[in-house]
Amino acid sequence: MDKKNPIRLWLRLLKTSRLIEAEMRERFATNFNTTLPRFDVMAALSQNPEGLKMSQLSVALRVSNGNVTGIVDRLCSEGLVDRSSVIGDRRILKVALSEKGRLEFSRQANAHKEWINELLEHLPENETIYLSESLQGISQQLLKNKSYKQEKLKVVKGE
Amino acid sequence: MDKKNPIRLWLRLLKTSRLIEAEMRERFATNFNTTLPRFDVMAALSQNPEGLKMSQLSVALRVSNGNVTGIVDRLCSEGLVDRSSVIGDRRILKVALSEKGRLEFSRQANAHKEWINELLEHLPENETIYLSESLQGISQQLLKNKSYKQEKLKVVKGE
DNA sequence: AATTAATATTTTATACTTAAAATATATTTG
DNA sequence: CAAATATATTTTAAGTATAAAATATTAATT
Repeated sequence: MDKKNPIRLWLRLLKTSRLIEAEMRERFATNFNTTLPRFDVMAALSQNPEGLKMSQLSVALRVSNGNVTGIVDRLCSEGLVDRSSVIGDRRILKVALSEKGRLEFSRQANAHKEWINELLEHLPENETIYLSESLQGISQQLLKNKSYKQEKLKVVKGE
Repeated sequence: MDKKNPIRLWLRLLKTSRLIEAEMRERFATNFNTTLPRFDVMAALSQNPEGLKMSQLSVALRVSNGNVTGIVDRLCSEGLVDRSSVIGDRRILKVALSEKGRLEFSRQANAHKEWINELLEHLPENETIYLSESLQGISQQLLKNKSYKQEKLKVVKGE
């Protein structure tokens, strides 16, 4: 017996998300002269007005530490975010949206929402909701297995 | 009325596919010392034993021309694929899996399939199938809109 | 207090990604 | 046939991504 359903699901999942991602990348570039990763960073900062540490940012976005450094560098040089040091611990850098960044992000976020609505407008609402919940279940399961593995690893290493 | 369903679907789609992608990337790296893009190129070549032109590869994988060049460069230097020129048109380069590449790809493809089955084994079969077909519908709709736009563009430009 | 260990961030090396420019070859056209 | 146009591929520049090494700072231990 050859199980082909999961692999087919995975390939279509990947295809669909890449198609949408490519469309978003193109629109962000032409309309706002920005990129998806920059938008993601600004979105995370928008949800945390008091600012985030670099390490919190990389955990929130699930990208590497070094990656965040470069993206924040560029956002910073355009005055969209501010870096500030924390009194009491000179290792930490806190990053937050600037006033200019808040304004710019709100324009981008509105456009982003409209673009997604446009791309998915043909989907019946019940299908949208079902898909959404099903995918939520999958990603939670994936995260659960991941953290389980990491726990097991810690036990083996005796931490 | 605020339409939040499509955006929520998109965010979960992106999250899920990134989680699976990250897991695959990690396993390809540790188990085969390779990457997902390299696997994708080899998969496309595996389905076309007679070889593909560089431009066909980039269309098949939906990535830029220049991107394929670099990936094929590395696969070539490891002896996994062969480049050959075509008689009659010296612009064209055809790329195909080498014998070594065919063997290596078959090992990787088997592992890949098992990994995906493992990650998605908790999903009931009917849900897997429903998701799969629903995503297929979405991506076909996206592609239809895309090609419609390009046609319209050609008409405007008078081609 | 000095050494060691832990934490926070950046830097480095390598690879992937795009768009756009450059190169090479082939085809069409005046 | 020569010039313009089209096609196939590579190169370039800039950004994104990772893991791993390096740096800086703080906390814990001896």
